[in-house]
Amino acid sequence: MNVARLRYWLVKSEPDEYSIDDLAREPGGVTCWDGIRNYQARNFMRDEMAPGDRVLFYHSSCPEPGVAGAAEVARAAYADPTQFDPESRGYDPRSDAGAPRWIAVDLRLSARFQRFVPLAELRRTAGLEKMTLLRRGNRLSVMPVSPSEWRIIERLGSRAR
DNA sequence: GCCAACGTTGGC
DNA sequence: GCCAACGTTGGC
Repeated sequence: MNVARLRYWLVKSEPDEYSIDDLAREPGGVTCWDGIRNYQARNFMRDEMAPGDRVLFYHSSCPEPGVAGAAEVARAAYADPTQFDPESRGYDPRSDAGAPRWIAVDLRLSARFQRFVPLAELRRTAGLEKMTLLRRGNRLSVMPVSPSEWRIIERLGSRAR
């Protein structure tokens, strides 16, 4: 019996481009997480993300970066449609329809955090010292989170603490 | 706006 | 296969 284990992730989004409020406005709270154009991030999504996996939704490149809420993987990897759309910012003329270079997953909002958890707070929270997000020079837009890191951050994001 | 860090590209 | 140049990311 192959019992898939739940994995934990963090995805970044610039709230000016797509915020957790935008996700909340989607029908069913579901969106196609497309436009990922980094091989390491793609490989995580393609090879390891599975429906049900939990995802932290992080706001980056904004006045106050931090974790805004939680989502889950609603659909496993499929070809990112934007790579074939010349009108899209994600257009990649080198990608072949028979062997798509880039993939997307679907994400579904679980809940906005009751309390936004700023990056500065993550940096001073015990137990998060090894988080990929906090590593110097880290630019990954999709990265794994350990179960204990997930627990700590979810607790920080809930009102009752 | 600055700039460090990093990934990608392309000449050789 | 090396590596310099370039573009992008993202915190500050």
